[in-house]
Amino acid sequence: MASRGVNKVILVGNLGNDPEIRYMPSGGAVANITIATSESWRDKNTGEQREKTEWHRVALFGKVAEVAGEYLRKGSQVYIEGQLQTRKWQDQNGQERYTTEVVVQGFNGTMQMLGGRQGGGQGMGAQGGMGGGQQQGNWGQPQQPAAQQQNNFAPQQQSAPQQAPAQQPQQQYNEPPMDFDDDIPF
Amino acid sequence: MASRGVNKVILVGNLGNDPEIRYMPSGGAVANITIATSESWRDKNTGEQREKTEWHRVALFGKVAEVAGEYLRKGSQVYIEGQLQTRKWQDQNGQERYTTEVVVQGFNGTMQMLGGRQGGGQGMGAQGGMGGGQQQGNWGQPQQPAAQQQNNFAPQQQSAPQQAPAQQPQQQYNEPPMDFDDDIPF
Amino acid sequence: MASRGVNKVILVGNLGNDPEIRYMPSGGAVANITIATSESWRDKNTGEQREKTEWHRVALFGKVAEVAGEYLRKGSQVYIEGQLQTRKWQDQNGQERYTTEVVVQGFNGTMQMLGGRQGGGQGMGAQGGMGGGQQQGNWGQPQQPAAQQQNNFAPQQQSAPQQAPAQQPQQQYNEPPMDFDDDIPF
Amino acid sequence: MASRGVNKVILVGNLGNDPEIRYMPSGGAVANITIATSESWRDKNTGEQREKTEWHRVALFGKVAEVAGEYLRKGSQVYIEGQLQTRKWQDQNGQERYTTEVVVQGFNGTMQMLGGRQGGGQGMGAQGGMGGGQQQGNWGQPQQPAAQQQNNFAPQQQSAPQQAPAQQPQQQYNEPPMDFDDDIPF
DNA sequence: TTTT
DNA sequence: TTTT
Repeated sequence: MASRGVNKVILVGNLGNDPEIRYMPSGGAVANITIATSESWRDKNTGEQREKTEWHRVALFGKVAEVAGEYLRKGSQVYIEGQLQTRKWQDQNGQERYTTEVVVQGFNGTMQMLGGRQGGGQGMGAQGGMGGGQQQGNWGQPQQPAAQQQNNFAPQQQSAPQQAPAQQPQQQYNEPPMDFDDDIPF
Repeated sequence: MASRGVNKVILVGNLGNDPEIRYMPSGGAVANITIATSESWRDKNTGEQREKTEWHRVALFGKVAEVAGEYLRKGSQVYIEGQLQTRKWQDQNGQERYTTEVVVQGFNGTMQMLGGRQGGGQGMGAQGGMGGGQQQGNWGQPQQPAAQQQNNFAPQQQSAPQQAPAQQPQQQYNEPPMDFDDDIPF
Repeated sequence: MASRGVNKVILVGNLGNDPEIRYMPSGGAVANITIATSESWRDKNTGEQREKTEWHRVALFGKVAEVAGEYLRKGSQVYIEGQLQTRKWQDQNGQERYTTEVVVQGFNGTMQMLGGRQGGGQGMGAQGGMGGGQQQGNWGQPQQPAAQQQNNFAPQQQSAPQQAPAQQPQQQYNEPPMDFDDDIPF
Repeated sequence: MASRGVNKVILVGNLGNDPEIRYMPSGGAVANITIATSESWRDKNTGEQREKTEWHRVALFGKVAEVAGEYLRKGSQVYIEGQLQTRKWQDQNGQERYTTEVVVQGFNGTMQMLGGRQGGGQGMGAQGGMGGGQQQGNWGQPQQPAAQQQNNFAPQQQSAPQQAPAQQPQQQYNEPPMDFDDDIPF
């Protein structure tokens, strides 16, 4: 708690792929999704219609990650509220690189599933929170070993401040199988 | 928790008056403030410069209310994030009336003091939370009795859902998640 | 334009009814919709599940109003970005009353249709704008005459500042629209 | 314009440095600033107070860039509303790299100066706008040559969709001193 | 009055 | 690199 300043991102868009779920040693879930937003306009010069799609990396933590894993799919439309976070990592050549993501975590973010047709999911809303519980996964057993292998060079160290777990447990979130598609948009 | 939909208000403006603080029987603080935002534009027809000020009623609950009461003053500039809420009350003639306010409460809102000169307050940020603590008063002992008198017909009865009492203990969040994606494009 | 302060509202919810469209003398469209957002939580005392729905009055102006009238229906899910505005009016007894609405107008707001099933509309996005165009109606020919009749006591006087017409000029927006809803609940 | 989805960032923080202003061949201004937001919390494990600062790259275009260049300084507190945008560039080794920025441009963004002490600026608000106008410089004559040199490998080429130039030129930015003496409407 |  |  206690923040000096405001750091807020609001996105409404569709997933470019199924979520990728991982579990931290503690059992907390992490979901990575990419969301597309786009704008179209008429080019002042050529007069032709143009469109530009922006892809956003979103990382969800805790309960909201579990919900994402269970209900979101490629194409799902979501409302995301989170924070901008840039993390440093080393590429294969040992070079420092930076990646900026929208982090949805604890009480600083929310995810709302929209529509109800486009991804299997349906009208589920979920606020962040590490409420967790069922330690049904762990760091040593990633679900996408292949993908995992090639990038053990992106540290991550997610040490952001945490909000209260809010008591509110109950909710059952069975872990989703995974599924990669990647003709990833970036 | 669990919300279907999004209900969010963001204001940056200055207080029209000192905050009015009250305490609920439970000891929880409630602060009422009014915030001005304004826009100026040139009138298309007359060509003259015009300005319009909008006044917003804001009700803060819990810890954030205490902070407001202690640090905010008439003229203070603040950032407010809260929810729209319309409550019904009866006027002197027994007629039903409605008042819409921006409610800052629990983890659904925040208040950030801006600037640092205009009101005594200084760079204090505070997230909502009914965390309460110091039962230093109660509903019957308002700090602004005068103001009180004239509107005892506005019940208030804030029965909105309460967020987790903040306590916020245990939870382990400091884990290094991991290698997100691979030779990620950004 | 020039604004001191920030006045922003973001809503995601469903329409409680079909939009009510009206036209100002200038031909500019005005759409009124009501949007529901809700929260559910477990009562700390009784332990039972509770839910609370908040209803929001939203007034859209110009092109975005036309889009709303054409594509939105009762039940449609929308993303709304607008400004809080409180207007004064006189009730039947000549008493001053106030109504707070979310105004979507010009470049200060947007409306995005979500989902794609619940209202006929599909994936249409629209930013406010003075664009006008198809003068397909006028003040004297409201589409919801019934609703009209019963509430000629809510003046409205929509005199908010207008953003630069951005090319698309013509449109006259300073007209007092009119009688919105009836014995409106707020 | 027409956008499918929502892409919005809201920041309130302080500048880490004076703005860097450049001019495009067209004469349009571009200002780059970095904004700090921070959060502090008590570490669950060690019990000690911790703080984390997040730095945000912000690129402002057009009139709002000119205002930033004129009034913002290192330390200035600002409210920023813009869009997330990731652009690709080549580093010295010809490697593709990506940088994510918050873009404030046209009617999709705003900048509000806050406080009034920390940077010389005072209560200035400015909405984006490619309004151009005063061709007072060009891409080849940056105001911060030093800073320029070290990163000429970051192309920039801002080819995002441009909003309607809106005509709205000149704009007067002198502040109407505000004064809150309650003729408050409620 | 919506939605789940 | 800011701010408190």
